[in-house]
Amino acid sequence: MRTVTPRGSSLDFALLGLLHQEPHSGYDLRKAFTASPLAHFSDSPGAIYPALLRLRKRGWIEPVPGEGVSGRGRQPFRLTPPGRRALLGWLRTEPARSEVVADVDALILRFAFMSQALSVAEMVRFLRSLRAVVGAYVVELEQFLKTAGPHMGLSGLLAFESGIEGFRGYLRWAKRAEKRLRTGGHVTRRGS
Amino acid sequence: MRTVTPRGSSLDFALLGLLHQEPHSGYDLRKAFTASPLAHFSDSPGAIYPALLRLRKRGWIEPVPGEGVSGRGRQPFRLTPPGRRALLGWLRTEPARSEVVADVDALILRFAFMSQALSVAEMVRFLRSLRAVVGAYVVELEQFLKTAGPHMGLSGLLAFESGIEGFRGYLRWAKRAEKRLRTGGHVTRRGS
DNA sequence: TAGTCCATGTAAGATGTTACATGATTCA
DNA sequence: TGAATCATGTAACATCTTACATGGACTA
Repeated sequence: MRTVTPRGSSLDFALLGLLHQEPHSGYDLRKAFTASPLAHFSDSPGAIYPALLRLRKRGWIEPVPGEGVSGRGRQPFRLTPPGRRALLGWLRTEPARSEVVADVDALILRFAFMSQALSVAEMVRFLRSLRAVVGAYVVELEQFLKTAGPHMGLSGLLAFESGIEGFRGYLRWAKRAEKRLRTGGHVTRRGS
Repeated sequence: MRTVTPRGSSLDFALLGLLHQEPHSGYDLRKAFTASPLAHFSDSPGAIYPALLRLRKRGWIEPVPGEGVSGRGRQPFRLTPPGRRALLGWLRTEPARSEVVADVDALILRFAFMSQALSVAEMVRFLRSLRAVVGAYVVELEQFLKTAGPHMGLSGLLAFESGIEGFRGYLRWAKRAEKRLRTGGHVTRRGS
């Protein structure tokens, strides 16, 4: 048997995250995606409406009763209790090396929705874990550079450096973010 | 009619790029992906072998005659002239806003393979174009932050800032990369 | 009431994932 | 010669893209 428990794509959880704030219709969600960096996770109707259907079938969202059902207009959805649990479970998932390699953006997306549902302590734990796993990957990359660098073309080398610096950027960001969380969100002075 | 001309995925072009350097078997390619940041574009056999099949059907690659065909062992592939043209066409594609939003990594991948095939002038043109389109997107993001920022939770705000800074990082990188290209790859002193 | 936009969806195809299958090669 | 591992692949499924379909609501 090859039954795969549906774990949800980034798009699924981006939708869940928005619906956790308040009910939205598919159209609203789509507009919200288009107008924000969430567009990164796709904003085409051919992705969003099927995703909403999936979430309904999983029992994670439901139409808001009494609203819009009349014609065929806006149909707002809201999270169900299982949907909330699924979102929570996702938010509490430890960052893994595989995610860092394949899809850092999904990790940042996860963090983005955390203040809706998690404690500051949990968010800090996430950031520390993120720093650990990203830091380890940066070390890997530096070692790779040492052995493979001399054989790379100039543009390859430069592209590789772009990658490493991107990850170093996440490390710096996570450090600052942790500080901001602890000061309650106020920007504190720091050396440049 | 809905005939879609196959344009190739990032994985396709990553494979083409490697094969452009020298012939490799699928197994070699897979190992190369696993051991390098190219793993970002997937390194599973279930992605790589079907991709190689696609490239063969498109006439972009072909088995190296007389090598490995004997048993069922390693089967090295090399680029065909149309394959080379496809790679060139991809390398010369202008960076577009949609790519910046959906998949910057593909843009960096493109740059990574450029010194194999393009002139320094063309690479510089690419970097300038990249800076223009990324710069414009950063402006967009800054404006979005102004209107949406006050309504965002703290972690959402921080995540957003991570995104913006990532793009600013690409701007700085592109500037430095251009300089390196012009000095022939040597690192030059710069203010920090 | 005709036209436009609103809002939701579907169809076909491409690509990726996970997990398994299979025959050759190598070497203990 | 048996076990590992090399090397290539396939099957089932999930998800996304592009393009089109559809019906209601609003407005000139």
